[in-house]
Amino acid sequence: MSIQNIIETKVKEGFLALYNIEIPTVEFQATRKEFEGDITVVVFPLLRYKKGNPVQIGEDLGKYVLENVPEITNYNVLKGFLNLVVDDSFYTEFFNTIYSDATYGFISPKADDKAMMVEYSSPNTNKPLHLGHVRNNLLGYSVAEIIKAAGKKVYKTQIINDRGIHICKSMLAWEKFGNGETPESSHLKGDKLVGNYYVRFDQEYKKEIAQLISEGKTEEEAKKEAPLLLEAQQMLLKWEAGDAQVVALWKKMNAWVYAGFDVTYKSMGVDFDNLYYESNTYLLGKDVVEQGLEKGVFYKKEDGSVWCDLTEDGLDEKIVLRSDGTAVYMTQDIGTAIQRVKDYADVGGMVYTVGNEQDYHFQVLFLILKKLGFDWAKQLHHLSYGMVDLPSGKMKSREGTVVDADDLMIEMTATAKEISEELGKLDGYSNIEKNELYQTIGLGALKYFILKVDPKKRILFDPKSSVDFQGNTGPFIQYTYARIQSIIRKADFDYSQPVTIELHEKEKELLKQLELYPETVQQAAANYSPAVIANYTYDLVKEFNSFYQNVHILGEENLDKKIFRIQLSKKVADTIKSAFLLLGIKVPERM
RNA sequence: GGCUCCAUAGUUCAACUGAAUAGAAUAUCAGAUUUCGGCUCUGAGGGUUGCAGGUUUGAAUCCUGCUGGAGUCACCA
Repeated sequence: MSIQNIIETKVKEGFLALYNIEIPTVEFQATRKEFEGDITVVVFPLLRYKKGNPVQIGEDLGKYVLENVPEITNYNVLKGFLNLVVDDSFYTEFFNTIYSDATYGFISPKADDKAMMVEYSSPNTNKPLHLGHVRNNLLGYSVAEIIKAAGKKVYKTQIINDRGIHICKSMLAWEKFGNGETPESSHLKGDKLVGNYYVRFDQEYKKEIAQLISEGKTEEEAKKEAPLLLEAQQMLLKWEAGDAQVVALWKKMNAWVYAGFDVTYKSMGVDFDNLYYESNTYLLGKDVVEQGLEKGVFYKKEDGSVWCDLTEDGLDEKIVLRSDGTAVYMTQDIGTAIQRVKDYADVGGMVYTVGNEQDYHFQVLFLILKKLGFDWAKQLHHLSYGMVDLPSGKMKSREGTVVDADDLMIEMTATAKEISEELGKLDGYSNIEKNELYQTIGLGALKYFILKVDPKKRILFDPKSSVDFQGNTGPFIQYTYARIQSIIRKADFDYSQPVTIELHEKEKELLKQLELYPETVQQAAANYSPAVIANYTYDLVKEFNSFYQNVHILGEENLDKKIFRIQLSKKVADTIKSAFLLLGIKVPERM
């Protein structure tokens, strides 16, 4: 039981004993460093239940807690803050219980608990992944890991946007201008190759438009009548009709793209439990629309289109089926959600990692699913995140102003290499090991840079100044981890037995920080925020560095203290590793 | 125009969801270290939390109105 829980119980008890009043909760905060004490009860909120002088109430409670909680050795009251001093023995005992707990901070799911499905990435198959996808992937992966650690079973999934006119564009361009080029013949990653033809289509299309305009057409006419576009539309019709040749081409080019994506996902370190393809799901949802009509959730207009009236909920009317009976984006998403619950019966909720430009779409989707009466519809969350901007402005793939995901990772790795070589701590490492390390550091910098920011906020990414490796960064934290490992390697004696010592001030601070880990994981999960984990880890590392600067570890003469400091360092390292895994960041043994 | 989100040291980010003097990093300046990894540590300067009201014992946080930025309001996805 945490010290906070113990005190909370006693404060409630004390309040009842002193004033004969029951209070539902007690508010805590860590005691500020300039005051004496370890944990602070905020008295102000209690004034709601018992009018009076906060200082007096604080004194009364302090006295009660001191007398009734053996772990508390002293207290003081400042304004409305009751600062309590916790005895060293509580912290050393606490440490001994967590020291060899490999899953400290994590909760395992119970057998009958509902699972969460986390969707992320969900790319188009006509262009390579870029910086925006990087943020999406890192967020989605990390939130999935965090939810898992907080005690829920998780399925990671994505929906691949593999159909539609935009796919036909790159197919058509390849057919017309490709001369049979393949990833093998061009030595290009498949997604890059296909992406090139998507760009090529746009170029040729623009030429045709210019030609038509010079022949006297208006711009609008030209855009609609350009032969390339007509051909692409024709191709889509053929695809939908199942034309063997078109489908074969589609399969071939998509396979190239998937092979390319796999490489990118692998170097990014993300994975999926299951994939959904839009070509399989775009027809789903129609039956549901029928049922919705019967239930009166939807209604039909004269032209045959089907709508959902959300004006009572402060939203607009939303179309769910076209007048020609075909499905729209919304229909598909309704269908896919239901399909997922069918596929995984234990799913009790979903998280959609999608950019904030789709806030409205998900608001509507969730509302419709609720109206349709699915009980899991209450547990849907749109993990909405801000765009990643460049100093030059927005990224636009057709204009070539994107930061490519592969290029970015290569660049980060190269920077990590430069810096590591200067440090020269890698004697005895093979080239393979070195390259692995550079990747660990480079990606660590990138991931931490992106994940430490609140998902809602926009990120300005300057590729020139790249990402810092000092200060509040991934490599700074990795460095601390590696340094602890170095100490542990040098401690060549048995330090496994628990010891009881009088704590140094810095040791106590570190223990307090360690004690916060489990609730930090819970908080991160509740807020779908890897940033909470990132900030916690940084605070832990700063606390350790301060400890490291102030005391000797291996040089300590008292054997018990020396043992304790090694154990403490090890536990800090374990916790760094554990927290960084939640962010999808690896930690190196040396760097 | 309606709705949604954002605005905090020069810059990049925090602030436990309403609490003590709004904290870190970075950059600048000044220091520490015969020591376990000098990518470490200590200190200084730097703020009217976009503006104006309101609620509250207490507001960066909640409410109202402005200003600025972004997004969205498709029988596109």
